Order: sequence, then structure tokens, then C-alpha cells
Amino acid sequence: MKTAFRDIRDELRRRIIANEWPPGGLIPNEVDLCAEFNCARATVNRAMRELAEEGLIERRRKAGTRVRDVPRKQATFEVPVVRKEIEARGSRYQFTLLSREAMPAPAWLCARLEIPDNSPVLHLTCLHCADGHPYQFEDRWINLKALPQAKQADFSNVGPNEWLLATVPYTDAQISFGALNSDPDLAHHLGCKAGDALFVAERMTSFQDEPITYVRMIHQRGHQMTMRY
Amino acid sequence: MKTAFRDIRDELRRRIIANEWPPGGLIPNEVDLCAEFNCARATVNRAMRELAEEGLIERRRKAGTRVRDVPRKQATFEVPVVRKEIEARGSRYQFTLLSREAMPAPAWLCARLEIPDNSPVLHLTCLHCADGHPYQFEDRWINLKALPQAKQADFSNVGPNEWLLATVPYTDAQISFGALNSDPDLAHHLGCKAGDALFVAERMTSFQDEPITYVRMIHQRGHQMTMRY
DNA sequence: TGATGTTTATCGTCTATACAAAATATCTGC
DNA sequence: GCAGATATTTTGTATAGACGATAAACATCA
Repeated sequence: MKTAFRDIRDELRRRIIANEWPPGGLIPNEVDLCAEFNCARATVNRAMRELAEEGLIERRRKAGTRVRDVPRKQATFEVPVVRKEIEARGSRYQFTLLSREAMPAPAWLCARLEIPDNSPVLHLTCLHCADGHPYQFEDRWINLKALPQAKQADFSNVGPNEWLLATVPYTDAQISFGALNSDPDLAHHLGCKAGDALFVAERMTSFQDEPITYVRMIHQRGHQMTMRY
Repeated sequence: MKTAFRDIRDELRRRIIANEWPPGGLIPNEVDLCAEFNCARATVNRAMRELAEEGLIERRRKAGTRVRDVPRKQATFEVPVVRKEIEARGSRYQFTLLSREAMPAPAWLCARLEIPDNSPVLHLTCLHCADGHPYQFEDRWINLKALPQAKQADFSNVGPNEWLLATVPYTDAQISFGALNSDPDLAHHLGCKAGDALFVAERMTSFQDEPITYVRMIHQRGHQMTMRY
């Protein structure tokens, strides 16, 4: 495989990390680098574009390209799907629907999803287990105005998470991480003690400005979410 | 600005979201799309490459391009720098060094950083405040073998986080999120109650396989970390 | 049948060239 | 000296053409 642009990108990155081109300083322009690497400008352009996306350099027309003073490092992670998470650990996945109720949305949910007061929603709670041990408690709310078919859906075999993924796409999502003291009910389901600190991920998705669902995923005690970058 | 590749990318995305091209299905090849959009193949290629990076489609030579059955959505977030976080909220940032001690690394840290037993490390604890209120407790360990100059550094004005960012680059990093019950000492520093659930971010960075630092950032009660995607 | 070699469609990358857009630098008139 | 117009430099994007790499599909032979 041709790898010119990769080689150039890596060499430029090396020079930056090795401080041959100090932070804040200008680096040679595309035409000069073409000459040095003996290649077309498009090739240098692609190498530099990737470094810019990485956050290592900053490019501006006419002003040239400079090394960022503090690299804008960004981490990326795949949005977790609990069944895959569990199966990736080599454990058996199991899912239990704990409760299901159609109801008018409580005020806090209306505020969060920006839907009118008392909009009809479906409230589900479920437990995801790994090898029989509780792994995650899912507290899900589905906007029935956007997704009336959820009312008829059977969530006893396929969890709402996967049902939603298969049923509706989403165009916008927001995810938050935080911590929560377990209440006695949660403790009972997850098999921990009331008061234990639990890691919580919240997710809200919408499709073209129509809110779809809000979910709180409360993890077993000690759970960590890790990513490299 | 010319926006052909953007327009094409967005139109292809629209078709996928609108189910005109069903999940798992093949989409037309580059040459056909060139004909449809009346542009060069490189332009279609760039549009499709971006969609592939987004995780919406999957491309393989000879096999063509198909819509992913479950879109591999990935969120990206900037690696947090506490001072900027606080200033972005419009609050006044303040930093206090609580303790500082050079010592041999405890066993758990050696295991984590993969350094030899009893390697010399510098242990620092500090408190970051927003408008005078505790915001984050920082528990940091610096590998003195990799960074002997840390021993002389003065951390009373510039926090270790920013000192490190300015002093050494890193080539690899790992970040984890989790939850923790506050102990009485933490509760005292953060002004919460012992037992409160706190959100914790852990970070480990290394430079070319040499571990640099390990840090636990323990946030105030109720703290959430949010990102859109 | 099954293993192995061959063809071929499709994506991946590179080149050379061109023009556009943005932002700095320079000039002009006052 | 200053405001505004103009020139210039650098990056951003597009085009047409070319060849390479990969893996599926097909053909051949043991």
C-alpha cells in the first residue's frame, strides 16, 4: 500500500514531539514541504490535515501552519452497548425487564427532554446481568409522541436499548457521566449496599429535534469506563 | 467556499438516515456516484471517507461500501484541564497545594504504571477551587525516573497538571471514569459528607513507553461530565 | 470435493494543475 | 498617522488521470 501521506504525517508529528519545531512556532508551508519530501502538494496537505484534526497543529490561510502551544488532545470512545460490553468480557449476557408503565412524563423529564407538560411516555426499568451477576440497572423513558409503536413493543426478550437502535436512528445525542449514592431499591437489584457510590451514564437522543429517549445506566459498584488515546 | 464534498457527504448521510439505503445494504460505488453528482472520483471518495470515519458506513476494496447495521457512533471529548473548565463556567480559578512528598512508589502504583518496585515518585495532592468553593481534589503521582526535574519544580503557583503539560509531551494516555465513596479526609477538603458518591476521573500518561504520571481527579458531589455527539 | 491459481471490480492513494477563499501585508489618498 | 482599497501568500478544494492493493468471484486442476 502506498503510505506517503502517512509517512509524512508521522515524520511531521515526530518533529513536533521532538521539539524540532517548538510550540507556537511556524512550520514550513506546503510547497516547501512538497519539495523536501518530493511529492505533490495534495499529499502534504492530507498529512497536515490529519495532524490538524488530531489537534497538534493549527492551520490558517495566509498565516500558515503553527504548532499548537497546548495540543488539543481529544479522546474518542464508542458509545457503549451493554450487551456487547458484557460479551466482550467473555461473559454470558442476560436481561430482565423489571417494570413497564405508560404514564404522563414527570416534570423533571419534560424539562430535560424539552417536551410539553404531561406528554405521554413509557417508563421501563431493566437489569442487565453478566454471568448471572447484576451489571447494570437501566432506567429508561421513551417519548411516546415520537415513538408510539413503543407502546406495543415486547421488551421481554429484546432490551429497549437494542430495540431502539434497530428501530429509530438518531441525529443528536448527549451523554453525561456522574456518580450516585445507591438507594435501598437499587442496592437490592444490584446486590450492593445502600449508600455505595455507583457510576452513572446518562444518555439523551433525539431525531431531527424530536426527543426520543432518556436513559440512566447505573453500573455495578467499582465499575470503570476506560479509553486510550 | 467550495463545498461539493460536504454536500455529497451530507446527502449520502441523509439517504442512510432516511432508510433509502437500508442497513447492511450496498450503496453505489464511487464511479456511479461521480456520475450522479457530476464530480471527480476524489470528491466522492472524500465524502465517503468521512462517513466511514463517522462510523456510518463500512468500505472494503472490491466488496464495495455498505451501510453499517449498527452505526458505530463514537463520541469525542477534549481532555479536561481543570483551570479551563472552571474559567469556562465564568468562575474564578484558585489552586492550593495540600501536600508534597518524594517517596518510593507504593506497590499498587508500580503495578499500574508498570515501573520497578520502589521507583522514586513524587506524590502531590492539591485542591482546585471555583469562586472559592472546592471543585476538584487532585491526587497525583509523578515518575521521578522519567522526570527528575519535577523534584525541583515549584508547584505552589502553577499546578502540576499545567506544569506537566508545558514541560513534557506525551505519546500515550489512558483515561478512566468511575465513582467513589468519599472518605472523611476527602469530605473535609471538598466540603461534602463522608460517604457521598463522587465522580472520579483517572489518567495515566506516558511518553514513548516511559510512564510519566498517574492522577486521580476527584470531583465535587453532583459533578457531571457531558458531551454531545 | 477441495485446494489453488487467475481474473476483475472496487477502493486507496498519488500526481499535476487549477482556481477559490481567507487573512495578512502593502499601498493610496487624505 | 489612519481608513480603506488592493495585492500577495497560504491553505482549501476540485479535476482528470494513473497505478496499486485487496478481496471476491471464477476457473482450473488434483
